[in-house]
Amino acid sequence: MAQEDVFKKLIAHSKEYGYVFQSSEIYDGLGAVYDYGQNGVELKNNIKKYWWDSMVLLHENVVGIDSAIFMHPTIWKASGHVDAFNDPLIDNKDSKKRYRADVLIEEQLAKYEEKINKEVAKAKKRFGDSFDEEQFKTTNPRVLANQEKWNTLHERFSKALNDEDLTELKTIIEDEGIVCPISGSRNWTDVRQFNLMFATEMGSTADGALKVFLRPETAQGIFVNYLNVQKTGRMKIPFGIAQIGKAFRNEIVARQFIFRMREFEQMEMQFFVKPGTELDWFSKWKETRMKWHRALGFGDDNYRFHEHEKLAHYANAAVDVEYKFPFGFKEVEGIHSRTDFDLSQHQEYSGKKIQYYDPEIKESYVPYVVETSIGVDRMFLQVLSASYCEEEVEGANGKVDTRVVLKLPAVLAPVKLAVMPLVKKDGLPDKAREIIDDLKFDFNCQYDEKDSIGKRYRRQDAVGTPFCVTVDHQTLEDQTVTIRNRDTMEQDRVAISDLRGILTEKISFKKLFENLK
RNA sequence: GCGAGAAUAGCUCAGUUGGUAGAGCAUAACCUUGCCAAGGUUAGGGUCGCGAGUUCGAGUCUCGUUUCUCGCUCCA
Repeated sequence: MAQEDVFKKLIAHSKEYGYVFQSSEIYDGLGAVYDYGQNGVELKNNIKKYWWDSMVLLHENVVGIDSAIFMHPTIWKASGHVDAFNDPLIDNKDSKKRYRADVLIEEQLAKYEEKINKEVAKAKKRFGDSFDEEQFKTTNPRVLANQEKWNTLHERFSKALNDEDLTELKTIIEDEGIVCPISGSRNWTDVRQFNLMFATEMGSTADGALKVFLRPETAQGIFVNYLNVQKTGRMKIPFGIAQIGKAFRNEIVARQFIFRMREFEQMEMQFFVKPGTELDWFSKWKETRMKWHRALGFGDDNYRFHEHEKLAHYANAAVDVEYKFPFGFKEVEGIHSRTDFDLSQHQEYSGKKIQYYDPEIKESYVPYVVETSIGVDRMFLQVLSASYCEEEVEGANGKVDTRVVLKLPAVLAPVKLAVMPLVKKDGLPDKAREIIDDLKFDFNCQYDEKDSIGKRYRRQDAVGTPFCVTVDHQTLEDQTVTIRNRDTMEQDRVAISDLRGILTEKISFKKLFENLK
């Protein structure tokens, strides 16, 4: 089966079994926005718990916060998000090259200036010392014509920029007959403002509302709370702050199912260290994070590091953890050494001293930061990709049959246990309900009595339920049931009273965490 | 953003030269069976993605649009 087919099947499976739905589907959907269904939300919550507990519970020097999505607009100036993503862009349809519309128009202005300068230079050469440049410029018809063009264009351009009128920018480019330097054509797309951040207004619009942004990353919420947490938590460097939360990016191109969405969730941990030690911590977190991924048992070879050669302006080291998706190795998590860029920027913009007094060296400094940043949705897709299996099995009638099974790690599975009566009579359903009532506060249980038992097992396989307990006539006599393993399809007969212990042993984060050591 | 393809029931799909919307699976009820899907009977579910146009008549032809997929592009 081709890899792309696996991906298509995965998308269909996600919908069919209540994992992921397209947002606003009955209204034709909303681009690159998805909703999580009844099983999806459970899996997602379990992934978040795995991350949160591994960060906050396993490290005594890591604490969590939950910062608001709205933040003071200046934060995004300090972080560089406002300036870096505010250009009006236009594409040439023939060369497929993208240009900044304002730059194209500025170049056109420069052309007019150049023409004027050429005329002046020519006249200077001709008239020598007696040349009066001012007089020449105000009387020469060719200069005047170009100056007039320049003035008109400059005025239109300035007004369009001030009004943020993108349509006018395109009209200017068309009116001026500006061509693409590569294709030489005038076949332009509309001008678009490439602004990464979603904006909205806070407060009444009547008396000048504040323009606020939906955060494009959760990291800044940690940086601006650095002082609060460090002081109130009496944190000593090195220490980390973890956060799980939604972030929003107005991507021009957002595709590949939930791999790149406009509204997504991040799990980030910013680790504050003494300057000069950041690269040691960087490699330590690199290994720690890789172990976390591999502990799920999806095969060590399916993960790799991808070192960044071109670093962002704030970073002095960066690496991605990549997983082998059906559409190739793709980034799941990023680990970055962000230096003191963010905290220094906030120190400058806020005017507040953001430093740490280190009693060991008796000096104050702005801490350096090592960040681990993972997309919940990407992780979700990674887990689903890794779990989706189609197996050939021999049916009761001897025919070979395909079994679709989600081999989710038991701790992550949305439903842990299905309890079903072998037949829906003779008091077996009551007994099954009794077992569920006893276990439902500890494990997400499901009851099913519809269709043949084999069919019910297959249904649970497709959802990824790791265990099925079946109540039969023997149960009524000796208080035992069969427990079926999703992956091996093998059954054991066990006492009802032992169920809780067996399940706890098999479905425990603790066991997973032991692999992290 | 550019290019290509797709969209009919929850899912997978059929639908003839344009002539009143179909199947299998799934779902629900009842009967039957009972340890690895696909026994019987019955029922519910679709203005064929949306909007125009051509036509006496459009699921079918044309245009636009939305969404998804793939390739390129982009991606602190």
